[in-house]
Amino acid sequence: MIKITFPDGTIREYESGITGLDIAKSINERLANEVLAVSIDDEIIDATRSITNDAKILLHKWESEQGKHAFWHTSAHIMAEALEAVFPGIKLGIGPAIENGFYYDVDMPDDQVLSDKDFAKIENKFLEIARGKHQIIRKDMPKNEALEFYSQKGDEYKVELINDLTDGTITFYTQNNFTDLCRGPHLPNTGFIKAFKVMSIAGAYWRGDEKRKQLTRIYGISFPKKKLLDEYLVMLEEAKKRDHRKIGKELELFYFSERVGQGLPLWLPKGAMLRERLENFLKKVQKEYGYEPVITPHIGQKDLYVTSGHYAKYGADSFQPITTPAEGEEFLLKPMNCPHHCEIYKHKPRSYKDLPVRYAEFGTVYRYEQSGELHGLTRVRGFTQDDAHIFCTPDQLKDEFKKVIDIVLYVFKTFGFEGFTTQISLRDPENTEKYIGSDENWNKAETAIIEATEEKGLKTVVELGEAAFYGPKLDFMVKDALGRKWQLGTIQVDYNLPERFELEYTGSDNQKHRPVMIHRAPFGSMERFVAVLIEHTAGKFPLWLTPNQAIILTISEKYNNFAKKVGNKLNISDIRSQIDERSEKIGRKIRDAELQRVPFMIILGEKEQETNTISVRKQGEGDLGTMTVEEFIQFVNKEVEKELEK
RNA sequence: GCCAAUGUAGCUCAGGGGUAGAGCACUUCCUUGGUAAGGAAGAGGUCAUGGGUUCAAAUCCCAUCAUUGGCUCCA
Repeated sequence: MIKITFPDGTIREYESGITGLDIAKSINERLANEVLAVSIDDEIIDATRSITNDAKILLHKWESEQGKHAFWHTSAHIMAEALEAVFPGIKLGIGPAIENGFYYDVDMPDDQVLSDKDFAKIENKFLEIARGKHQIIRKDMPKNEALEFYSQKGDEYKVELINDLTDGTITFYTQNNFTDLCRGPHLPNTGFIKAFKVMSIAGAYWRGDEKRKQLTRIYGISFPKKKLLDEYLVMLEEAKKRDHRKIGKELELFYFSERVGQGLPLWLPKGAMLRERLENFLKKVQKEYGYEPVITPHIGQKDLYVTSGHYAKYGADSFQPITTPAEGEEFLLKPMNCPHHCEIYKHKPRSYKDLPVRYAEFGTVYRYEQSGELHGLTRVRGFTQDDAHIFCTPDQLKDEFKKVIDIVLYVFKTFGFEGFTTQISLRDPENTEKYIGSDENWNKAETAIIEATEEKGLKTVVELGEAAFYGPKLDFMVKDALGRKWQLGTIQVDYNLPERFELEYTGSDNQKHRPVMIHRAPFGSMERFVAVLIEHTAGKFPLWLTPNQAIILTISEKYNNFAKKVGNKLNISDIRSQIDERSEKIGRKIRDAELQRVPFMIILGEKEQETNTISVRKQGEGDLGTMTVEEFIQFVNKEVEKELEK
């Protein structure tokens, strides 16, 4: 007999060799039908595997991450079987579960191409296999037998995978007519899967290596109930409604013109107003924190970037130099503001008493992004960073870093970004030649970041090998409506540019010293920040930020003059408003204003004119009743104040 | 850059080898109304661009450009 400990602490005794599934059955039959996998002493295994020792058990159902993982992993195998059936001769790569579903990378036979027209065939075959309720059987095989199996099958990708495995025995899982190399765990049988859909196809390089063959990646998702699939699809539709590209169009915020060029956003008046307000917001915060504005040109001599090291690192993959017609001098569109700011630092001798120096600029930079990577406002070729560079002594580094964290956190709080994650990017210790600068400086910088985040109580994920080539960094990431992660705020320590630009200050010892630099951008870029903000708010911007805070809707044209008077009063009090003077019915005007997401609608008719009041309606909520213009102005000002509270 | 799909009016989209369609938006006129679409008429497109096949191409084929979803990349 063995002792099994349940999560609630109860202990039960079972025969040795019992399976997780049987244990579930011993509790009740229904539970047994829902158990997808089990954890035994924190190791996740098939529910059908025998347990022979005393252990802690955790039963994974659909509701748990691990349960979903097993569910989707098994689904990937079934999809592979379906693909083999629909496309004989197909070769399989890998097929893991992912955050939302799973994918399988395959090499299509001969010159066959997989397209969305094949989705239905794959789905039907998949469901046929699933409905067969085939047992899923685990089997160990010695490495040489495994190699033999796949060599015979002609699947060179699997052969390569097995060759890279260090274990002597390889595990396989079989269901119906399909066997796949896999560590597991898997569901007891295929019948758990009731709904399946192929989501999309994409090219994917074998093992993520650009130089190797591109396989076809098929993304799919599956569920234990048809209803869950329907709900998932509805959710995707809802997410699409928040897409910043769609809302940007609807609200006339920005636009891309083919003639201007891809990845080069044009800000329309309303978008420009919004952006201007964002900039002013940050300028005000930065002023409090002792930043000084600077302005630098959009191009600089190529030599500037040779000095900074950017040219050697990125020159070939960037917009190429522009040259002067007579002398042939080469200039680069600036991909970063920092070299310019370094030159500003250098324009006069510095004393330790001057530090820290904090130069801020909304600097527009241009980077050649690969065409396939461009995406709305989140990934563009010309964008404006809310950039600043802090030059300080090594002793000041940690404090300065912490102050920057404060700014980023204030910004995020103001915009209601709660679901952000923070990542510390450090060097890849195995591959140090990718980075410029000495080991000693890198270690100092990495320590400063880690300590500053700890002291600020940030929960961070540390990623090795994700650092910029010039220094480690702390990034703040936010997810967009479709679940894609984007980096917004960034704080980067740099010991290298001061070295390359020979930046100096005179210390109290009257000796020359090298300052440390911090690059930072709380928004990241205006473009990306606005994009994420649109998706976060679904276009319903905070009152202080939104292009029009109020729109005045007249019941009929007779009240247009009264409307102008009200509009003037709002204008004098810096409340941004517009008048809808069209000869439309009030219902229509309200509808249009609602769709434009104008926070307040002011309705003016006979009643209001006679009593010199206004009727206020709130977007998304409805009628707030009557008040005087003065009351409304006060109300709006109070709301704005609340929003900007620290 | 690579793989796949898409490109028809300002927007959303239907159609499809034989003279280009809808709804919304726009213009004009009627209507002057009370909290999410009042009515009528009109105007608007070399069907992304360039080649090819064909008596005939928006439609079929090829290339290019752009967009979308991924991959790789991301100072």
